[in-house]
Amino acid sequence: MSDAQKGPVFTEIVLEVFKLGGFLVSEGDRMGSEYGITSARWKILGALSLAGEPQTVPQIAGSMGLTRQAVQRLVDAMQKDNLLLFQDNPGHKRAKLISLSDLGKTVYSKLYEKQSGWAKTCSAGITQAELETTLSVLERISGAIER
Amino acid sequence: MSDAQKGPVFTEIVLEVFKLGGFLVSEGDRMGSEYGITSARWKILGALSLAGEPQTVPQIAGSMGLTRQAVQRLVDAMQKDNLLLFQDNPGHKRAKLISLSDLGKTVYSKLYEKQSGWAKTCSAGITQAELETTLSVLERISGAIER
DNA sequence: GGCGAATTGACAACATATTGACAACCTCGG
DNA sequence: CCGAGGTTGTCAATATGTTGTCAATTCGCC
Repeated sequence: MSDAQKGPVFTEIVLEVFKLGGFLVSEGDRMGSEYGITSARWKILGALSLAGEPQTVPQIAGSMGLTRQAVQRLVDAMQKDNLLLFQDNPGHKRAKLISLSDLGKTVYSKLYEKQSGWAKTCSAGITQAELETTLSVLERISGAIER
Repeated sequence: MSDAQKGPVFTEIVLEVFKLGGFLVSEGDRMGSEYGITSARWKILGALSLAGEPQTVPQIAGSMGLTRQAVQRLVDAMQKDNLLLFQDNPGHKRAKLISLSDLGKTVYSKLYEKQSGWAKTCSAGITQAELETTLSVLERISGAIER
């Protein structure tokens, strides 16, 4: 199999990632609208939930592939909406630790249930193996770029 | 294989698509900066090149998964920068036909060469079959959302 | 031919994300 | 202990994309 054939497929994947990203943002906004949540805010809730412990803004940014400035703005707005809690960081005067408030936890778990049903619908007709290959390939491409 | 296991993998794919999308935009901006081109403008050049014939704004938007308003803004700016040509549409007084100018064609072909080498590096260690599976899965997910 | 529905361009308001710059803070080596 | 360099929060400018609205145009059906 010649490497020359991989270029065009790779280009198509890039275009499809852009397209699908747009669709997913729209879909996430739609699902979250019931709780006053946008896709971007959902990402923050998810990052905090996955981490399992309070995180700083740069930590969240790193795990999500965003800049710290982008995360900071979201986090500030979400604290005002009582979705997040800021705690003083004993080891660092400026870098506050951020965690989910009770409201944030409640909203996230309700979104998680809603998203599970949607995920099942979207992945109908796609095998587990295909999904795992896709995830692996996307991760390897991300890793190769590694900005 | 239970469907219940597909949900978590699907969620990870969604997060990875967001992350990779951000990386690809950055990388595209970086590669295009030499020619004064951003990722968004590259997408427009690519859509016109792939179509092979002049397109209207809504046609470009449909093929790229963007809204016509987003495409309109880019196209207007790119015409001012002499990357695109507007032609009167014989069949429609308002919807002008848009095509690549000579400058647009030159820039796109240079970007294509640059991107080819980059694609080869990024896809090192990934088989053709894996890439094709990934593209197929992403397309099926896009199709399932089909906003 | 004509009328209602859909398409299209234009404009506005907003959310998201980037880069750049600066000052405050922290860490670590000398 | 202290200063250089990296980290963090903040602010600003810009780019990209969304939704919503309006008027002009086109299309399809009668």
